[in-house]
Amino acid sequence: MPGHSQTTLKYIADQLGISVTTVSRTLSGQASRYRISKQTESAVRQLAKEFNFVPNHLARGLRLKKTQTIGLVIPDISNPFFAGIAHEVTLGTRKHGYSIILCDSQEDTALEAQSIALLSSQRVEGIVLCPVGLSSGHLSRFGQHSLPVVLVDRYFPDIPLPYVGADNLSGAKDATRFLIENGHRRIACLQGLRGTSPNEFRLRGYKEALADHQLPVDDSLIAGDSFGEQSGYIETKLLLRTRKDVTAILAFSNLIALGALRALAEEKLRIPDDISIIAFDDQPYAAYLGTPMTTVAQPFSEMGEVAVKLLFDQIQSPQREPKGGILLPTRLIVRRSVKKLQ
Amino acid sequence: MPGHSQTTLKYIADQLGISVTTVSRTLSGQASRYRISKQTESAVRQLAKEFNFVPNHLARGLRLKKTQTIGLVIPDISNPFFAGIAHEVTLGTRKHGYSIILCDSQEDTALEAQSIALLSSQRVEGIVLCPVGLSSGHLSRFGQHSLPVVLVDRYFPDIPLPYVGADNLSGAKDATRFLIENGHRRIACLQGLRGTSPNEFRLRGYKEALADHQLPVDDSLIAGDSFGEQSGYIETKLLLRTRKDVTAILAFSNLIALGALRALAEEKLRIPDDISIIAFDDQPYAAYLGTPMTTVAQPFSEMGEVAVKLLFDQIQSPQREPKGGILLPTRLIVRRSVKKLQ
DNA sequence: GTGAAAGCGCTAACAG
DNA sequence: CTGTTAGCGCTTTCAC
Repeated sequence: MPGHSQTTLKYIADQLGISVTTVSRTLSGQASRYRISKQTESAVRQLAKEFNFVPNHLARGLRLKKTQTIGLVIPDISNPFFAGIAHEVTLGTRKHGYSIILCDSQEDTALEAQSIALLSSQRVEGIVLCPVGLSSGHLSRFGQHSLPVVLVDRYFPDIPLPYVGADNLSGAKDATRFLIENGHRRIACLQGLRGTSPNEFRLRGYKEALADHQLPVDDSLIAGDSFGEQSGYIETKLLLRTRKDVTAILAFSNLIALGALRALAEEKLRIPDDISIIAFDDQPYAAYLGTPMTTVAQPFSEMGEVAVKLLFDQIQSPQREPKGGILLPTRLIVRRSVKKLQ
Repeated sequence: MPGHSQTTLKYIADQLGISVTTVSRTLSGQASRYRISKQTESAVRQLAKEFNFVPNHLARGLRLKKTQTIGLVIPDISNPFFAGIAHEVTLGTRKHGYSIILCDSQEDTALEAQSIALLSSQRVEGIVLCPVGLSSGHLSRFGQHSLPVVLVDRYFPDIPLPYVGADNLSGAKDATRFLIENGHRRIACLQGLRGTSPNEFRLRGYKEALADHQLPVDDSLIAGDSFGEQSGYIETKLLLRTRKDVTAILAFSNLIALGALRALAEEKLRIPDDISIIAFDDQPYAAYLGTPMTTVAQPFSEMGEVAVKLLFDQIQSPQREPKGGILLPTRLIVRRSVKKLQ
């Protein structure tokens, strides 16, 4: 039972006194095509099984210039939103018979660039990239006849690459409108990482909804600069000091909302009696929070699915012009975290 | 700017009219060792940068018999517990300069076996495996002088492989004791996948705590057979019909607890007034649930960290006997989901 | 200071 | 029905 130093075609061939070619052909299912004798075939198969032969992917990839592997770059795999996408991408990819090399960029553009270089050196056939989203210089390499890529969640208007994400603009607009229709006027907006496309579109949706109802945009109600929990916590604390008059919060991520919840609890403010809140990203637990949370659900499974499709479209038909961006609709899930004001 | 079909050493060598050897030596930082002239060196470097040279990992791996890659096999990456482990493993691995090939086994032993074969063919240098845990036949290949592996979370008593997990026995015992000390006598136990080591140890902890207090084990209070949410929901529903007298629930995972929460809400049962609950796996949101949840926290970051250490110990010193199992302590986080009975 | 040659394990074109 | 040969891109031994 050979373990680490593995059996090779040559070894089997030598044992049987035949050529590697024949062994290769037999084991890659081309026995009938080359009319290899039943006798030879079964002998080869038996020996292969006996010695637990596993073809060397490296040698194969080197020869074929096909690795059957794609890369997946994610800012933070422990974030349930990205984990959901990763899950779907993993399943879809396996259906195509491909493997995944996973890189965690830790929301760091430099690490992201390094990850891409690494994947490129591994000769992956394509990359599903959830970019940090702040700069795009290192993405210019993904040109026309280059490594297939599809951007997920965040993208760059200046670089036209295949993309799938949620319709953040209308998602934020729907949520804000819902708050306004419930009588809210002073709505705080807890942003995520500024300059990233989801954040900017959500911000635009928020502002457009206000404008639609002839409400002014008050910059002192807009705070935050990260999708993380800490940011939600701190910004809520701060906000509560400076603007005691806010009646509602729109949080741009589930993590931000969790941070806000912590701050609100510390300040002994009740939801929705003292303050209303809507959060981006629906999660299983959202329904069982102290006050069940009204959320903007992003279709992350579908996003992962579409990402895989867009990527393999490119891998399988490299000549064809890759498709542009796809925006999937969000869904406002109304629970009890928004109070109807008189 | 060559994209998919990449620059090679030979290409650079030809451009400069020198040998591949020299280019290789320069680019792998051995210039001084071979006393390559400053002139040649800078010419090579410049051209490499200009043509965006990235060494071919496959060729390198084939030649060196080192791929600088490990495998990570996870039952479900969208489960926050496993996502947390994956996150830590990803970071630790990168620190060693290694990449990760991710496989999602979907809690399916056959897929797990297939994943391991795939990783083996990719010539990974080691595997971090969170096994499904029901059977271990396909793991026998990980013998003495074979592919390094470390089992995480679940393991097999009959196969002595390096392992890191939580001390599930005392975790469950602590939780059960806490319930008993708060006056609970009829404590339901919502199990996860039976036959897996975490489940069996938790069950044992539950039973031992009962025994310690001269309480009988009532089999009709033990239900469930999956770590998923559905199971928690259904079993709770069922339990509520047959055993109206239970005063507390011990859920063997965060997902099971979520399902139980759903069932309890439907039955209009309040926590902890009508029924108490403790769940395995602490999560950020646990503190903000309708009733903040008392949980048994598993140190998943530490588990990932230790897994990486145990694996690279083996990779770096293959001759040394690998370490056995490491059990990390759990922590009971008391919140408000347990009522003190008179 | 530099190069020629061999070989990692595999596949495919060509040859019988 | 089977084999010979060449080569994927890289590192390394040996040679000068």
